[in-house]
Amino acid sequence: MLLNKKLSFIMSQRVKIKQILLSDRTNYEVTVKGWVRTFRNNQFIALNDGSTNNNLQVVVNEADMDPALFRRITRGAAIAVTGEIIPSLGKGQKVELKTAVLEILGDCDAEVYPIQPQKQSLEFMREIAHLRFRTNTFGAVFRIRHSLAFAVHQFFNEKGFVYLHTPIITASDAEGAGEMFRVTTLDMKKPPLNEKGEIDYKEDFFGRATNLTVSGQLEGELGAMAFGDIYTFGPTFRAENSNTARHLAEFWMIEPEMAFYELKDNMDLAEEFIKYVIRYSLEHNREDLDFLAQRLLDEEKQKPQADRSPMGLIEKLEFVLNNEFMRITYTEAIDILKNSKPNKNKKFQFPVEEWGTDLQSEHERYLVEKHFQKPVILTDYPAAIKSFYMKQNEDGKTVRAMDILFPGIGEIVGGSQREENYDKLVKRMEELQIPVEELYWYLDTRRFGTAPHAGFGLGFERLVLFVTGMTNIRDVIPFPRTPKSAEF
RNA sequence: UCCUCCUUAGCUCAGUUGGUUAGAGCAUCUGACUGUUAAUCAGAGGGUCGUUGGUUCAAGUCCAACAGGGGGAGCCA
Repeated sequence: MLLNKKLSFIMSQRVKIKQILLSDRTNYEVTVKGWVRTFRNNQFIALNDGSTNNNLQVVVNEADMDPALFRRITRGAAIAVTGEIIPSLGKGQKVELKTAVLEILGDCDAEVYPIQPQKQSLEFMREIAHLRFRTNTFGAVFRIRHSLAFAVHQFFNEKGFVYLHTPIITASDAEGAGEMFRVTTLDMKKPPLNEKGEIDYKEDFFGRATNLTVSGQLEGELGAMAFGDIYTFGPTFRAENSNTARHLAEFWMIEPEMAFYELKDNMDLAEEFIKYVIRYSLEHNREDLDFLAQRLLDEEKQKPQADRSPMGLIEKLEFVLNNEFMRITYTEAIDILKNSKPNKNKKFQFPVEEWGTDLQSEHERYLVEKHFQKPVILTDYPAAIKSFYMKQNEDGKTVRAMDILFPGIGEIVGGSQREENYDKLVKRMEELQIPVEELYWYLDTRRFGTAPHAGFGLGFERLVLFVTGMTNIRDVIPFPRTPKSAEF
């Protein structure tokens, strides 16, 4: 495997390509390991090791090499190269690696390797999700996803929040947040039955029916009533038959819960939080963001002028940072929509007529993308269209809910101040036929030292969508789970 | 789940009013070149036109069902 006799090079430290490209240093020996992106002119290897979207140009001299080894330098192959970093003799890069020793770590049959140096569709990439990390686009997306996740923890840590791990498997199916996935070890062919002929979950692993969590909020509230401020950040499961570019059956959600917070504090925190993580990404993922911005720009060129977005990706992120989110109540939103041009001209599929109905996607989009042209926080929704745990307003009609709506994404945050009054909460649960006895542990927070508190849930993938400028949520989670699809 | 569109080579796509042997670019292979930047040049191989059934003298092209995928809607984060 050795190219020549300079054995001392073998001992060189492996260095990540990002580090080499960041530095102006030259004339030193390194070992790099990565995957061949392209091999040009039988001479130039574009090597990528995942540390950055940029490739290191590795220069090989065919004459110096064993022909059998040379032929194994193919697109996709894993290689280790030792040599000297020198100022590049060609244009297009500052430095390059002059090969002394090259080793094939893993061959790649280029004939069947599906990733090619040309434009390939995102739909096709989803079918090869196990390999798509090796492309520029997905490399950028998932490095940004990592940064955002890190920034989430850093933000809450700086604020003194406790990261609370709420359970993945839950026994309550009373949260009303959607269809749940059943968790069981019972024999599906012949499950044990009780006297009534129903499946006897007493025989099941936990001695009761259990499901995958749809939200950590209720448990989160228990933590908030001890630590003051907590957050969760974990997987969440919804068995809804949702087939959209914004829904997943398995997704990651961030749910802070704060004691002694009222609705306004809740909104302030959510806005500060979103801006913090976006700023973090702008500061730490500039190369990847620039790549995605360029990609988006190229894509926009295919579209007719009218459909093109007025802002580039970076501009859009900076715009969000530099402007306050618009805060209006549901009632104000209805007024705006009622008097809006599309409503008067009957352009809405669902005309806005009366107070009390839920807003449709087209209405939310109008408010965010046309009327205000910035993120909007909608508050004080009718109680009838919101969850049982939200704090009831004095008007007897509305609750202290808040949803944050983002352009192109829709609802990115849903939250509320919680009803801390035991009697009001129980009354509301009874009205909605939520089993009060089953949730005794939740109600105990209202019996023992209850306090005003609030919180929200932020869909992590929707945040990643916004920051990366991608448009399908399946492209911002490594292995998407959607109805009829759980490959890899 | 509903509406709508799509499915042709490994990938990205052409394929006319149904009519001989289904095309291109890239990728792959062979050769050339050797400071290239999605390298270039020459040549070669590569297709059950998503599946099944139907209409027709004749179907990639028309019809139906099914499968997979895209976009939109609902549910929501």
